Amino acid sequence: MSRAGGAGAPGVDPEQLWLSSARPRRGRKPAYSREAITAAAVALADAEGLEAVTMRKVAARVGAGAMSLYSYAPDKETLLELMVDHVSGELPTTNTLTGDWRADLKAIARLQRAHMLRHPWLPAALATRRVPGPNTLAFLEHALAALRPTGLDGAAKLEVFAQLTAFVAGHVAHEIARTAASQSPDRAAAEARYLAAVAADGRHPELAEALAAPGRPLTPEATFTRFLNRLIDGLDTD
Amino acid sequence: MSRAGGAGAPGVDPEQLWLSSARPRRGRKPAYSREAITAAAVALADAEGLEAVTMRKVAARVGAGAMSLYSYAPDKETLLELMVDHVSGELPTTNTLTGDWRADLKAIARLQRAHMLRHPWLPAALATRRVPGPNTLAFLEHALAALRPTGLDGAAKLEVFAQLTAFVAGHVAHEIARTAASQSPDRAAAEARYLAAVAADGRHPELAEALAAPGRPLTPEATFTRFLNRLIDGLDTD
DNA sequence: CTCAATATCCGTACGATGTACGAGAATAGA
DNA sequence: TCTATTCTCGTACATCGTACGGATATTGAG
Repeated sequence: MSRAGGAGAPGVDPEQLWLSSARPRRGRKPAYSREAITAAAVALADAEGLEAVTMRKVAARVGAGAMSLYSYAPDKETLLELMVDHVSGELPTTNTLTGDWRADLKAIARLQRAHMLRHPWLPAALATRRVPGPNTLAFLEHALAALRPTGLDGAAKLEVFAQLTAFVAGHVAHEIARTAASQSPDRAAAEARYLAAVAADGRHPELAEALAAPGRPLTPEATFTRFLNRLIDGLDTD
Repeated sequence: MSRAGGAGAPGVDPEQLWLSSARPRRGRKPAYSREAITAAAVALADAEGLEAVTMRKVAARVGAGAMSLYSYAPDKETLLELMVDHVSGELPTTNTLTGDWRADLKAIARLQRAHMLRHPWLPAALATRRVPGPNTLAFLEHALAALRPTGLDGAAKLEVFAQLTAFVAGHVAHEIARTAASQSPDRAAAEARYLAAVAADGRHPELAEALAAPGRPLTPEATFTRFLNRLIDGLDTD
């Protein structure tokens, strides 16, 4: 809990952060909790986006002074780690495996996508590497269990999961950006005019053709499914 | 060039940004150039990371006052767009297609990976949606040409390219994070001890096994190749 | 009970950031 | 020369993360 004993230069010692639990027996009792502060930060990010998560605003949400947060997390970066692990607690970790590892893996990816759409700040927060917290590790354990029938070795299983998560995050990030863009009609119209102008300049024949063709709408859901299936069906077990 | 005529609320009008070229015939001559400022920002990001790119530092690099930058880009967000498009100019756009679209697509992805490793801030900068500038569009045109033999319709070709780029960005982001983590021995050791402790708690048997198994080292290069091949070989042309 | 030790709470303050504002300087047509 | 236009950039402000340290609460020691 205390600020004393901070770790080295970059980031925070994961052992200090995730494995220390004993309440100090001396000193004032905490008025808040890491849980409550993290939840407030998550609620703020859900409602107003990641850039709205400032120490002052989070503190205001829990009714604390800004500097009080530093008794619960050594810095803002760490608060972000706490947030990521906090929402990872929403993911299921048991009793959902069928034994068909491809189907299980696809289900896991779908859950991750839904999860990230529910917390649109997650892809951005995952972009910088983080030390997995307990909830993240529980989910990882679940994913590794799903991969057990593949017979892949440990490192390969971890790789598959990392790549799958990166793929989902990348997809959802694009999906969110595209949705946001189309919600601003002026922006969307301006961009369409711009692209039309480029396509008309004669030096982008392929682009012109691609934009001109009608084609079916291509929902994000369908695109996600298609690429996910490609990725997973292509996985070998040797 | 002028600040006058700023666009709507979010982002910048792409037509204003990319399609206006005529120098105003009245008024003081510009002492710098958008090119030079963008190049300075890129150099700064390459050398010290994206978070080192501040208006003041970029301005200092070109020998200008901080506020002078606002004659060349309406805000910092736009400067980031300029940076992304600037480095996209390094990508080849002609005479590299063999007609074997799978091979061409793999080559394009490899170029993107090398490009992003050369500019490690790129994956993060691409995470938020941007309007493609001329260099980006030239590269897109190249990728669409590579996809021509597939016979896919326009929207599908654009989707494939977007997904491929997202995949590469996700992979490289992880690759960079992993490299950075292993460059700080204290951090790496602390994380290893933490994971070992978790694996030893009995509630993470799959993780324990995955960490215990030796397995070959798995270079990022090899992992990238493997997943890239899966993704592209799985693409259908119908 | 008293008191020292310890931990939390948080007001104040500092440096850094993005950028609004506007005064001054430079340029080109009238 | 005058005036309209454009670029330059010092100053200023709101906001950010967070260092510092005094006030406050809690507990074990004497």
